[in-house]
Amino acid sequence: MRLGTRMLQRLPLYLRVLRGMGHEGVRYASGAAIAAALGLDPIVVRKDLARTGVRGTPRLGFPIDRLIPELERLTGADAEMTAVLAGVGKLGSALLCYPGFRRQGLFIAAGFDAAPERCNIILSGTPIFPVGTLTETAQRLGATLGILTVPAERAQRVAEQMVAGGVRALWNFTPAQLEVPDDVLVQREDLAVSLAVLLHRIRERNQ
Amino acid sequence: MRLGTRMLQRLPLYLRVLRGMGHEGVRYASGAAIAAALGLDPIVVRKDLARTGVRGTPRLGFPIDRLIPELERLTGADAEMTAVLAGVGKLGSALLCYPGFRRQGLFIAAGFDAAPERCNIILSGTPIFPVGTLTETAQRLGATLGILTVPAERAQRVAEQMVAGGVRALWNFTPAQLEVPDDVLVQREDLAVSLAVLLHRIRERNQ
DNA sequence: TAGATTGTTAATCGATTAACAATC
DNA sequence: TAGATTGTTAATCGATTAACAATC
Repeated sequence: MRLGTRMLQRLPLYLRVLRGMGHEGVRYASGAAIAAALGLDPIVVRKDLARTGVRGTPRLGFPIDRLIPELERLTGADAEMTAVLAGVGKLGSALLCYPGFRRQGLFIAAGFDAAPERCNIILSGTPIFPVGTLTETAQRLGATLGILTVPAERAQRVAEQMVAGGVRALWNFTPAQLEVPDDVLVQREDLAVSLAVLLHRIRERNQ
Repeated sequence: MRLGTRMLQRLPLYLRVLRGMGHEGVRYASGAAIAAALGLDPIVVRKDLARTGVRGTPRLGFPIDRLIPELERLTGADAEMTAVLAGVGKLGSALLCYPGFRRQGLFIAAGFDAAPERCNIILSGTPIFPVGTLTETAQRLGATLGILTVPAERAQRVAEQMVAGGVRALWNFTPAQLEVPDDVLVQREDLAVSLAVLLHRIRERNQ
């Protein structure tokens, strides 16, 4: 199904709220209740939930136990994706140690670093190897996603090693502009971008 | 000026490219050249640049030395904003040590942590204090932005301490849903959201 | 029955894309 | 002059908001 980006960004939020409600023993959630929990417009929520294909019942809401698996399917959390991560600095190790990714279907099978003292250790269950072995190891592990948390000037080279190792998508946390084959998907995760939006919004409000 | 979110997200990218060109001694940049460097549509770039108010000259392009300060103004990089950061774990210290924020006008004046062994040290030039002193210190420093990199279950309480200390906007890196006064701006920075979009896009391409 | 909530269709809004005249 | 590029207006597209009928 072809989902819009904006809707897609809301789905993990719904999942989080619904899981919370599920743990409290609630069986049905109304669009209005979910919207209130997230500070969203109820109409948006209702429309998004309608698009999942799960039918709600008037006066009751949507069945949580059918909504959760469907949202997991739409966000890709139902199938595991194997990733490798390059650059085990502060940000890289923060990502490696974040337990939430696993629940979303992301399995980081290995980390890589250029510094020998950071290699051949195990960080939060993930083995760290020298970056020279990246291509070979990514291939052996069958990684389809590469996570880039290296310094910007190393990003292009590491991206190429990842692509050579069979990676089909890159999650780029560096500010570098990557040149990769057209069929390799690149998603930028740029804090400078978020910060610019935030700063502008603050200024805007202040007058 | 009222700028759309999408345009606002592109401005820091233009800035980066233009600064690079400037260092190489280039004086004028055409919309097409910037677009090529970023993999964007030239029409989008031209229109965005037109909205900055800087006039380009046909056949030549836009004057870089006038575009850069204007983009800095629009992204808020021309004035300094003082911030405090709570939660000096892996992600928190990654943010504290990231030198790029300073160039964007963000000054993180202090960090806070609940663990005594992480307090009363200086990390990359920023002093770290016990979280108990947050409200008082934020007020003393005149912080207007609070950055949350604490565990999700602590987020609400820390947010309240920040708001009590005069913070007017929160940059929330936790998955917690914050309850704050209406006039406090909250920007979510949720990796689960980005990951869901990425995973969906990968699946979508694979069939 | 009354009322809350879903489901659906239409209207509005904002962003992107297209087309083309103006200009150096 | 010719051609590349800007600047502007119109068309398209997608997302949000509004309105209201259907349903439990």
